[in-house]
Amino acid sequence: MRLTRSFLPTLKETPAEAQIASHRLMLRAGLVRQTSAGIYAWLPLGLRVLRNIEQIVREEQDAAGAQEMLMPTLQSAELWEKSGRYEDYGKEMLRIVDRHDRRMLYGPTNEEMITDLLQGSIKSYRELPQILYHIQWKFRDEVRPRFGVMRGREFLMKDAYSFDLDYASAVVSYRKMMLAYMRTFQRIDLKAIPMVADTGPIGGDLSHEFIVLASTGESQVFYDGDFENIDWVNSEFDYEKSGDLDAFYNQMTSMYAATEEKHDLTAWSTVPKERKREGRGIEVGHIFYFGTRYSKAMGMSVAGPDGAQIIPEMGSYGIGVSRLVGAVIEAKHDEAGIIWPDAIAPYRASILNLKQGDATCDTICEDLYAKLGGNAIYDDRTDRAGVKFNDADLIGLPWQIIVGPRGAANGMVELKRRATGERAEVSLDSVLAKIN
RNA sequence: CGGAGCGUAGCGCAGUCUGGUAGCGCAUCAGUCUGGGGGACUGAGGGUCGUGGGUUCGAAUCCCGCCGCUCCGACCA
Repeated sequence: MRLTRSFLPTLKETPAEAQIASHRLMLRAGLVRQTSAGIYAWLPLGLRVLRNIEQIVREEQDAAGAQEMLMPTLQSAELWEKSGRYEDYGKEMLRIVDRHDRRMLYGPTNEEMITDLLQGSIKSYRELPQILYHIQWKFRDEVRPRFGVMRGREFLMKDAYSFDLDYASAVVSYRKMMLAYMRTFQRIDLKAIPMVADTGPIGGDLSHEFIVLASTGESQVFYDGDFENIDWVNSEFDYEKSGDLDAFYNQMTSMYAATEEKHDLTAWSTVPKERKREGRGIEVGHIFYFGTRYSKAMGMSVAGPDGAQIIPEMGSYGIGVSRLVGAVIEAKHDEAGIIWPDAIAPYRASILNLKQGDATCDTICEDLYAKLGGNAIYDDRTDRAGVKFNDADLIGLPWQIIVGPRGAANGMVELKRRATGERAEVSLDSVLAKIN
């Protein structure tokens, strides 16, 4: 992407409404613009990050055996009346009336819909278990939206739903999702810790929320630092081996982790001092087992081997995809701007032409840009070097290739790593080798 | 939902108390000089002062209604 032809509106000054780092930086780096309270337009650069995160979530869901589908944003009120939540959900639910006076709503979640869908098509115990998910926009009419995309009203969420024949099988699905979550967050370079949670308006009795430490978090959290040292992505756990899932789950639950409400001082005191982690936490994911609550309400049952009807045991599993963009920035930024993890960065590198119009600099930059394919932002503006350095730091791509007349004369450029600030004079070939 | 505040150029703000027909910085456009961490100079463009009504010779300014946005608290993926 050439900056002179791109819509990447960076801001030197911070808009007055942005209170926290991630919100401030998302506006300044041209990732999003607010269009109404708690509702954001994703600009080209922000969308690329959102898509990258979405893709990691998708790959890990698929790896765990979940199947992707896509349900609508608009739902019929009737569906929710069956479960009783049409009344219970209250003002958080955005209710809409269509031209025929039919009561609709903009979905805040999809338990009713998915259950109703499967109810019509799954009739035998042989067709279970199933785990289905979709990545779709949701709307919750928060009384007080704030913190940019971290607590917007409209948000992109991955929600998965499991259907099993019995409790033991439902627990297996639950553990698969938990493992998928640990892998997902690690790939996004976040330390998200599962904590036993209250089940909230969805109901149920087995529930964990995944929390990332950040000063703007909504609640105080406590956990064992050992969580941070486990490599889930390269671990040996196999989703299809129940022994592996048991071992995984035992490992998870053997380490201390709790939100304020569930904090147990006695158990906390057994954690060695150097491993204690404490601070505010942002919830980035939540998993629930809630038994037959929705299957029963929506009239879903399957024939068992003996002909008797079985009401499936369900669970649901959410990840706040758009919220993660904010959460990552909260965790990865400095005074100058964002520091994107490699896995979700919108591009790999910025190419800074420090002297646009200088034949050597231009040639080198064009050459690098062509060879990096669609993986770089080329700052081909005629602005001064300082402007380019500041914008590059703000946007926060992992690498900066600095092309100035000094080095260019010798065929050398400077390569800077955004995260560490390290710079080195290198040849063109080695730049490409390093970045591609 | 309780409490508070703000709406003036793309962004950040002054002007409102004490009414006289809109200003500053940054950004934008043209040009010149510059050229390794938001450069300098010259010139230019851009505003129904959120909106509707009222008071007044005259309203960004005073009064009333409405809308939008934000902050604190309760709530919350």
